Amino acid sequence: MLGQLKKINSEQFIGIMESLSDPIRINILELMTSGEICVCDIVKVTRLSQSKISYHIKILKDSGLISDRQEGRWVYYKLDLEVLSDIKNWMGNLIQSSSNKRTCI
Amino acid sequence: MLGQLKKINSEQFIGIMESLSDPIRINILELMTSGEICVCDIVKVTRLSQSKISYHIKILKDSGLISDRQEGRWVYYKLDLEVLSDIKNWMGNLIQSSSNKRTCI
DNA sequence: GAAATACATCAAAATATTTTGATGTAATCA
DNA sequence: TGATTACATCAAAATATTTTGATGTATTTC
Repeated sequence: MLGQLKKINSEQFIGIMESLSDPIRINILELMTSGEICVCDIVKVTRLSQSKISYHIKILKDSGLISDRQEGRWVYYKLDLEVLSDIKNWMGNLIQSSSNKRTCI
Repeated sequence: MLGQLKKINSEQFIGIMESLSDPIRINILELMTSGEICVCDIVKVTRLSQSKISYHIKILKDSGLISDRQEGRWVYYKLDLEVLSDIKNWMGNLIQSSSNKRTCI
């Protein structure tokens, strides 16, 4: 099941699931669908403290869901679409293998 | 983003993500891809304590990811494929809206 | 080079989750 | 009816996560 993932292994998978288990982090991810975003902009939009945002960003980055790029004083973060795709596929596999074996009522 | 889900709302979405954030619970879900399974069989396969399994099952059930059915002394649990599908679609939407707005390097 | 900005990190406190072992409940079996 | 089985629930302890405010490190600007 987890073995079918291309970019991540099962240990990383759990880490990613953990990183998705917080509303603040989901919120940050959704902000990143608009493209790259720097920490200070996330702070402005969410109105949360900078250290809190940095803490959550670190969890997202450590899980592999986002990547960073420094430009001068700013650090821009963006979603890793391949990793996200792996997670989506895992859901798909779970659904598929489950559908196959489901007996009729 | 979360508004595009059919069966669950954004609050439930967070609950589901939280319910996925534990290796034991991922393990239980994977066991359920083989179809319905009762608590005692999960206990046998995982070799974890019954109260521990019940605890994790409750979290999965409260999130809406699994449903139950009693038959005599046994309670059988199974995946809710519609809910899983919603989660998968959310991933898909995150990827899509992100791809659209991504500027070329 | 001093001040300002963007961000990371740290340690302590606050809070939340998980584990454990015991007990409770309901169904079945002898 | 009494014993057994399957499962849920509980309270306390153990453990993990999150928040907070302070401090540290680059980078830029003046």
